[in-house]
Amino acid sequence: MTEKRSYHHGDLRRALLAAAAEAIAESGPAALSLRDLARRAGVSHAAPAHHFGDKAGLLTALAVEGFDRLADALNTSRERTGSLLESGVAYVRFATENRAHFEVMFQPSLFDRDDPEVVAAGQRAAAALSAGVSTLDDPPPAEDARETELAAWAIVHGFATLWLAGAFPDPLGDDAGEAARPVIRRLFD
Amino acid sequence: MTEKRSYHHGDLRRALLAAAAEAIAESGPAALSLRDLARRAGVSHAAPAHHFGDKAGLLTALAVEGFDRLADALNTSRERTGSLLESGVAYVRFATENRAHFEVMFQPSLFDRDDPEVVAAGQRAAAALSAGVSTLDDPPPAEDARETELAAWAIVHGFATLWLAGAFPDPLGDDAGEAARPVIRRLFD
DNA sequence: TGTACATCAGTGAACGCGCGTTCACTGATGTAC
DNA sequence: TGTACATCAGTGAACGCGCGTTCACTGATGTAC
Repeated sequence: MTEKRSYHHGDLRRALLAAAAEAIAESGPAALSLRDLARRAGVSHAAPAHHFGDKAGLLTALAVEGFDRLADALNTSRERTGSLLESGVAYVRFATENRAHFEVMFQPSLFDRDDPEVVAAGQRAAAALSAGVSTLDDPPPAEDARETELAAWAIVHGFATLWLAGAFPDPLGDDAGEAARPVIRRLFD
Repeated sequence: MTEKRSYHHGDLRRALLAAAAEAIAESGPAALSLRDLARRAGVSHAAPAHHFGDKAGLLTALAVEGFDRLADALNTSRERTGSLLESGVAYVRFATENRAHFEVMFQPSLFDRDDPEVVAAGQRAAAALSAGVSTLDDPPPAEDARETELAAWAIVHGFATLWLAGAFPDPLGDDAGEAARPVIRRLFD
């Protein structure tokens, strides 16, 4: 990591986002400071403002990245397995492997939820979720599809949140996705 | 509210906890400052330290209060209805009606999770949750009880969290508990 | 190929702010005799 | 009933800290001619 740094960083925007994810994973989104990010990225404390304006701007960018990644994870899982159960496992896995993004995405007071990019990425993720329900062997009648969808979303979101909070008693193993599978399966029996 | 204030507040501890719940509901637990609480309670900025030491001490007390209330809500619901579904509704209702407590309880980095009172209150709440599963008409065999319990916990916790985050598209109504009932029911069909 | 100029990314000093913490203090309350 | 004293709750001034924001600046890069 002793690579030569010219006056221009070259990829400061990306570096700041990565530093932000790291800092948030350590101390939560609210403790984030632009000065700390500048320090982590090795630039002057005023540099982040050039790219993001303020903290909300930075977290907005992080939320966009998060919704994009979630949509990708859900779509990939569905295409590969055609199983809503496995999409649920992918959701839990996304949350634990992208903890910082996940925390920001579901605390909309932290960022600008009306930002066009956020709206678009959020819709992609929501569509990926809905698409999963139609893959059920025994798809619910149209008027129940919504509740089935909410139930599926709630159970995986709840599992992920409780896991991240450390709320489960110890011996559930290291892999949140695997631990979630038998639990999610309860919903589809 | 123009009641005469003597030099001694009289019930400052309780007043500070109430002010904390209010402030957290407005801006989240991380933005909480002891000086702000003192202002809200109408005392000098150094007064809160007398009762709680520091912010973690205050949030520990809030977590204890939260777990106690949750255990009470779950037990009351079970005694009255004998229905796990209704206990789930009570869980969601607790979360939305005690938003600040709920947020703190499931962010254990904010308080001292080894505090004896926290441990005791947390165990009361966990026991109330477990007891609910045994009320099912068709209780699962012992080796599956755990997964059923986790599934029930996850679905109500997830629903509550998503509701509080404002993640659901608009038209789910005003009452989180009522909105949750048909969704939770999916788990028990 | 060379020069001039515009644009952009990042710098560093300065500022004001709210915070937590400390500490000597003061007013109120309770208890011993 | 009265006095003395201990204890406790809350005060207010002082401090140092990290933060966000502003602003004139400088180094690097790209483009026009």
